[in-house]
Amino acid sequence: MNSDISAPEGELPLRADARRNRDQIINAAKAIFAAEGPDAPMEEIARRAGVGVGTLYRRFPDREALIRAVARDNFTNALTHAQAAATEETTGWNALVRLLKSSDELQLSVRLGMTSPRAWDVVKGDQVTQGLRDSLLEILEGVVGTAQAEGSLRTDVGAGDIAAMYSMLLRRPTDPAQQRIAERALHIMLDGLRPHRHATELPGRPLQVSEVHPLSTAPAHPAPGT
Amino acid sequence: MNSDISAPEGELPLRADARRNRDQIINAAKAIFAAEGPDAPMEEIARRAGVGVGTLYRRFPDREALIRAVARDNFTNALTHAQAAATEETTGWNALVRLLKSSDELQLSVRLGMTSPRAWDVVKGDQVTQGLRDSLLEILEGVVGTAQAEGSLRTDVGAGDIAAMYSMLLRRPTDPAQQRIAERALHIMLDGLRPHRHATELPGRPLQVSEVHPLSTAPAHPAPGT
Amino acid sequence: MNSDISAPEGELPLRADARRNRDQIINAAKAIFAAEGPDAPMEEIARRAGVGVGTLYRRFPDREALIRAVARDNFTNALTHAQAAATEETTGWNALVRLLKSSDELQLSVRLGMTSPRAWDVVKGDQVTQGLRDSLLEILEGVVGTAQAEGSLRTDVGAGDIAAMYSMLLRRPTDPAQQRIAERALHIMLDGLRPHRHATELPGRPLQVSEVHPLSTAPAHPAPGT
Amino acid sequence: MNSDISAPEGELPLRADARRNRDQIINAAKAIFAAEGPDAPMEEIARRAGVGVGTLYRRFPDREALIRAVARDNFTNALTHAQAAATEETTGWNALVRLLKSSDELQLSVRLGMTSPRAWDVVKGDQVTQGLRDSLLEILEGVVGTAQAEGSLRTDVGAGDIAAMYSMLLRRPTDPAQQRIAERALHIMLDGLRPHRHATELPGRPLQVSEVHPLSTAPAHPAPGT
DNA sequence: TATGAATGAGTCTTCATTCAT
DNA sequence: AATGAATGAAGACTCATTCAT
Repeated sequence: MNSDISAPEGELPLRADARRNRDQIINAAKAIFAAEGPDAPMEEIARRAGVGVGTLYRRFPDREALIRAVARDNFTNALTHAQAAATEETTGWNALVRLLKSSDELQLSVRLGMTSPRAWDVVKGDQVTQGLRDSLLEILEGVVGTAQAEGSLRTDVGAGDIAAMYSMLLRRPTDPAQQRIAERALHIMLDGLRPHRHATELPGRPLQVSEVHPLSTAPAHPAPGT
Repeated sequence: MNSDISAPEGELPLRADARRNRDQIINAAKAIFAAEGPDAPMEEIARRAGVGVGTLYRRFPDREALIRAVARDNFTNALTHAQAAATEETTGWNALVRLLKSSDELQLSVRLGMTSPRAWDVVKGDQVTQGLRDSLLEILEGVVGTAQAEGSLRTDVGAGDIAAMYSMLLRRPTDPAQQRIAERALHIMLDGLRPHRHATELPGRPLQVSEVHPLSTAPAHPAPGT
Repeated sequence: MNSDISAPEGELPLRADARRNRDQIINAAKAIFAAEGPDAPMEEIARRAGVGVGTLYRRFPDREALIRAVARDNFTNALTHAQAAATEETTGWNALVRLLKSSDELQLSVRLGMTSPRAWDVVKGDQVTQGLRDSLLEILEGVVGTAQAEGSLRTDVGAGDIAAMYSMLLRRPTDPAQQRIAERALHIMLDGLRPHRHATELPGRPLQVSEVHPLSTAPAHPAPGT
Repeated sequence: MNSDISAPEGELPLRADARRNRDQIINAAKAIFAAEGPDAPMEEIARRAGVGVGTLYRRFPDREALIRAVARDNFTNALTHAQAAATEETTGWNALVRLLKSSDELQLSVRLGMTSPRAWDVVKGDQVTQGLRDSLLEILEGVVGTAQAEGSLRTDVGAGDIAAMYSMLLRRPTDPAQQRIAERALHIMLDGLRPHRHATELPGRPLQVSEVHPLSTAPAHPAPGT
């Protein structure tokens, strides 16, 4: 899961055991961030990873670095999945559906970003993550184009719409009962995306990817003075 | 905003100034929770409310009490809006649309609940909030029934579906640019809800309100051992 | 119990209701000091006394004043008892025994003094309490003299010995001068343990270890409702 | 003083410096608890021990843990002394005298327990301390038996009597069952005051009232810098 | 290099005391 | 005069980060 794509750029590859440590730490961080949010105690993460805090700090100089690493790892995995979907599915619509349904990895990242304004700021400021995001959106754009060319996707929406909607779905629960509920909602949305239904004139113009902010959503950040 | 509905029930009414302070504190908490999450420093909240920390603590014995109070206040307002929608709109569909579009108050509450596992637990454990939620869902159920009777809402969905979907929309951004994006997504969803489109067979049975968990969503709570 | 001897000197006598308030406060303070020590929250004392904190503070400008008042009240009562003992008992020995046995009031005061160095400093610095103490010791001196004249009390001890021993019922001092005093008292007690003295039939049966509670003593834990 | 007997049982031995710190903290706590009671600021204790608060809290998760540790340490030392007394003294009576005279360590513990209801509860609830107490009482029982067999100790008292009396050197209980125990001890002490017993030459001269400090005792008030 | 001990700044919370009603 | 609300300083405790072992 924690492929070398997310390794510190420009660094020589880690020794096998160091690599193992690094991966354990990232996995521990994923689990604990998901459970407690990105402000969870560093020591708890270290404990779960089976290393001392010192080791954690050797690998990730501070919390931000760790958050960044988790985000990169997640986005990398999401990208891998997206590529597979675009490549393997026979129709654009199927690729789109698979994309929307399967990106658990991305889900965690976005949830992470959402969870705390602090984490959000960290991720927002990371070039590498932004690059991964861009690749992801590029793939999405391709899929959307294909689906529309096929006639399977209404043409009054853009990839940005899909990304925005997707980000709204991200708070997808992990417990199975809720999963089923969410699945239905997704179907409804998908139905809404099918062509031929003009009951409503969508407001505004089709959104382009470029019109959607980083990660396709913005966390609640009203100026503190509001 | 902070109507007396959310006042401590059964307690003697607060002195005028105390009441004013209480309201200011809740408003400050709303703003700061939204901006920084429910772990924001108490002192910052007090400062924004224009009172000393001591005053804050006299009114709300601890952070949980404050979170609870904010949640109650928000739900109370959401309920008020919902009642107005159900009463004033002429068609069930219009009431439904208004409900889904306008509940900013509820949005904050759910965002609050989502934001941190801790806050979620607090809200989940509060009977009063649960009661408010139930009333809200009851109203929703009525509106859904009316809309379906009118033929304006597909009959293969239930109020629970709507609640679930709604909760997915909750991460509605506050900044205006994002607002417009979200608006489109909402339209798409609404389209998806219109009758006559059977392109997709929805999985499972129509969800009833009772099948949807508290607040219609579950926060990320994977077993710590995952 | 809270006789006017302990009233603020030089003040005009309080109005009846104010007097009642004052007494209630002192009694509440006694109970709570005994249960929680002299650092108990002022508000708790006020609540127990059935008044607001404001009232408490009107009567006793700060905690020290309250401690002082309690100490005076206790010493006053002890003095009353001592006078009664000296007057009513037919022999010096009996008076002495009664004195040592009955001074519960004094015990509270001393316990109070012991309980926290802070309280001790307060009491030590109070002239009125010192005066009461002196009167008490004077009475003790008289009783001791009488008992010795009777031949019922060994003549190689003085009233100071008795006082010291009495105080040892409470705690052993750390400073060397006091140590020597305590040593004498200990010798006397040891004498009391030597065989062949059956002047007194000990009440009850010999105690076994198992009959003695944890740490051989029980802390002041009167039910909070006392 | 802080022998490893009082080290956290079952834990891996502390690193040398950690061990040193631990001991320093306990010693500082002893001194400061004695001087200010068990509610003294943790930071003051840390400062006196020459460590940061963080270190104190790493070693003792909260105040209760520290109180417990001090109590255990004191009881352990008391036990050591008692064992030495029982072993090294040639007569039971001498052992008893030495026991009663030398248990300064125990005194602190009991004073600690007495001082604040809170501390008392902590100590009472600690199994380890209770175990140490039991060993202590067992030794006392042996010594008492020996002394009685020698004919040097009246046979109508038990080890429980001695323990009770000893504890009375500290404070008189309020509950009626304990009262009766105390009564016996008081009788014994009174016996010790009866004339005609010259077994012991009292040290020093008869004390006059003027030689006894305010309230006949002084609280532990070593200069904070001691 | 890995570990876990030490530090101290940051927060929460309590409570004595003051003051408006 | 009585009440209870407001204040803020004091102290407990947590945890990110640094550093000795």
